[in-house]
This record gives sequence, C-alpha cells and structure tokens, in this order.
Amino acid sequence: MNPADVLSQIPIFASLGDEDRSSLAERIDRQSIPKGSTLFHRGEPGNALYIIIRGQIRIFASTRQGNEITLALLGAGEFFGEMALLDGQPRSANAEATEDTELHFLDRDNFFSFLMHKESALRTILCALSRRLRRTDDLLTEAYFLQISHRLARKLVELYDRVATEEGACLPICVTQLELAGMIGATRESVNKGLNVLRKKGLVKTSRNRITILDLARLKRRIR
Amino acid sequence: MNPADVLSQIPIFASLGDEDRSSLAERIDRQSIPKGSTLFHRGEPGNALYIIIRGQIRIFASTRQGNEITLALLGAGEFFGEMALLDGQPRSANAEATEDTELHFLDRDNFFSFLMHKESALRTILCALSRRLRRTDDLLTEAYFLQISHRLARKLVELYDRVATEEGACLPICVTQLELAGMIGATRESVNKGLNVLRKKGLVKTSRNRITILDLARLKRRIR
DNA sequence: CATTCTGTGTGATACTCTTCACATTCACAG
DNA sequence: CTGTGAATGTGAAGAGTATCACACAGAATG
Repeated sequence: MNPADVLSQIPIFASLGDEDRSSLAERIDRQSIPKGSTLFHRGEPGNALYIIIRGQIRIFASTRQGNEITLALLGAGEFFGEMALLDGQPRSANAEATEDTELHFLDRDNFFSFLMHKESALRTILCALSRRLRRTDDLLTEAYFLQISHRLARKLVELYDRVATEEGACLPICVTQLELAGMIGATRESVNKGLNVLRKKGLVKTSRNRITILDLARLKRRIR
Repeated sequence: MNPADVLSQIPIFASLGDEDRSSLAERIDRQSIPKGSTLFHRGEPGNALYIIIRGQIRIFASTRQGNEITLALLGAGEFFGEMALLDGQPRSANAEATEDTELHFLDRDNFFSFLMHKESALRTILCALSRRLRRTDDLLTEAYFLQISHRLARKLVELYDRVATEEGACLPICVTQLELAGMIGATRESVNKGLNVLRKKGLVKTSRNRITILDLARLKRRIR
C-alpha cells in the first residue's frame, strides 16, 4: 500500500484532493515499533505527529507513586502527539505500543505549511482537537462526581461502542481489569468488585482478558 | 479605545498587520454583560468565539445533582467558546460572568477566513487549544491520584501565579471557599479543613473572600 | 510435565472525604 | 443599630475506596 492510499484511509486527510494527498505523502515518514516498546516519554521535546497504520498505542500519564492513568487507547487511522507539535511544549504524556505497531509521522514545519494550504484539513484537525478536549472535560467532571461503579459502566459502554460500530455483533471487549482500572482512575481490586456487581445482575459476563456485555440497554440505564 | 487598538492588545490578533486588523475589527461585535449573568449553557448551539476585553468569565460543568466543577477561569485577553465553533457541536459547558465583563465576539465564517489568512493566528489558536488540553489532562491525573490537600495547594499556587505576574507583590487571592471547592472538585467543608491545616503551618492566612499566601516556597514543596 | 507468570476473585482493615447539623463572624441594607 | 444573608469554622457519622494479604485458575515457557 503506497503512502497516498494510506492517507486516504485516515479521517484527517480523507477530504484532501488527490494531488494534495500525494504531495503530503512525500513528506511523511514511516516507522515500526514492537509491542511493549515506548514511543516517547513525558517531558521529552516533541516535534512530530503520529498516525497509526496498524496496531495500538496507549497514551498514559504516571505519578511518582507508580500509578498510571490511561488517557487514550488509539487504533488504526487515529493520530496523536499533535499537542507537542502544535505548541512546541514537551510531551505531556507517555506513549507506548500495546501491539506491534506501524505508524506514519509528520514533522512540525510540514504540518503547518500543509494546514495553511488546505482549509478542509485545517477544519478536520480543529474538529478533532476540540472533540478530544470535550472528552477530557467530560472525564474530569466524571472523575470528581461519579463513583467508580458509574465510571466503570460508562467506560464499558464506550469501549463497546468502539468495537460494535466496526462489526455490528455483540463482541466481547478485550481488556484486562488492570487496564480498565487505569482508564477510570481506580485500583484493579475496585474494578473487580464493580464488575462483580454487574455480573450478579446479569449485565455482563467476564473471562480472562474479556468482558462481554449481555444487556446493553440496562447497562446504559445505570449510567444516568 | 477603538476596536483596532483593542485587537492589538489581544495575543491572538497581536501579530496582524494594521490593515488586516482594521478589516477584522469591522467584523467583530462587542457585548457587555453584568456580573452573575450567564453567557451560554451546555447543550446550546454555539456559533461564536468570545474574547474578553475586561472582566472575568467562569467556564463550568454541572451534574444533575447540582454539583459544579470550574473548568477554567478566564481574564482579559483570553478567549473561549472556540470549541463549539470549530466542530459545530453544541456548547460543552456553561459560561457565566463572575464580574461585569465586556467581550468581543467573532462568528464562524469570519473566524475561519481569518485563520486561513494569517498563519500566526492559526498558530496562536492551536497553541491555546493544546495548552488547554494539556491543562485538563493534568487536572484529570490529579483528580484520580491526588488527595484534596494536594489539589488545594496546587490550585492556590496556580491562582497566586496569575495574580502575581500582573503586580509582582504578595497579593491575596480573592475567592470564596465555595468557589475553590468547585475548582478542585471537593466540598466547601473539605476545602475549609484543608485550609485549616495550611493555616496552622503558617503557609497561608485567610479572611472573608481572601486567601493570602505567606510562604510560597514551602507551599510549592507540599505539591510534590 | 513442572514451573512461572499473568490475570482474576475476595475479605479485613484503614483512611479520606462527604454529608449533615450547627455555631459563629462579617458586611450591609433598612 | 439591628436584622438578614453570605461566608466561614467545626464535629460526628457514614459511605466509598485504597491498601494489603491472600487464594486460585489458566496460559505460556522451559
């Protein structure tokens, strides 16, 4: 698959015309990293935007006590690292590959000259940024006012939606309880106990690395 | 002060040439709102970006139980409301004036044509967006892992820095304990008890509507 | 096949923060 | 000066989580 075709699969660049896409493709480099390896750490200078071709990247922050919170889990077609690119500040979080991953990267100057050139791309990037900001604001309100069982239910629905839209069937969510804990800012034990409640009510079914939602409607009702 | 001069004081527009500035000034409207009044609510369609000339705006989210969390407190020269403008979604939070406030507003079409026209403005907007995103990410990590006393100390330093840079002296921070509680996601009582500890250690002095930092260095040390 | 590792399930205990219920102080309008 | 409301101070009780300390199962590895 040539770079220009890869670009056409990516939401930010999908609206580009053919010639713009090819000219951008020439400026983009490609990189592969193995599962478990780190792409960058918080505090490092950042000057590139990454776009995921294949695999999965986890964006996370950590505290001195060794706790970790997962800010985002990104898959093929999604991009990240744009913050450091935009404001020139050091990386605000860590990024690691949770699967063998291939990605494109685009450096600062290319990025800006490209944006100034294509208004549609500018609009798409700005949309994506504000959507992410919205999401984090929501997470913040949740973090302060919702108890763990609610945050858990909400996150399960969110993760389910992501799998469901791609297949339509009632697929299981593939996460460990530890990962879930990181996403909602809780301990693994609390997540386990929260899942226990949902299990007893027949809302979900759990097994190793898997959570299957049995009654989506009732689960959604618990969120409110 | 004529519109064009006002614009030159505002970071986003500072880099404009004189003629650009005047042409933009014609398209910008002005609005005054009294202390305590609401500018917009969450869920309303948004079609304008606001820039604060004078006064203060509080951006906040609220839950059905009536709890409120202050997402940002913005002063002269700062702007907000750009998110709804960018992605066309409804307002994601509420905005109210905590002082008598004057602001400019700029509608969608003008905003985009302006951005496409001036790369420096684009950079400023993108910087501001990513800075805001950074801040919220930080707040989120804090919310999950830091206990109230730490969040309190951190917020006091942040508020102090904002006052201090404008004057240089050791000015008191003007907030009520209820407002502080909204900013760090806690109850008024918890804030009170947290302040009590800081007071006993001689780090701060409190009175009605006022908190004075006595020992900034030691307060900063508590944050870590 | 034995061993190790990772993910899961669960109770006891301790701690933080909220909720509730009041008392107190201060500013300010009548 | 006096009443009224807003902001503050404080304690008791309870909810919700974290921490700790295990037991156990299945998968992966040699």
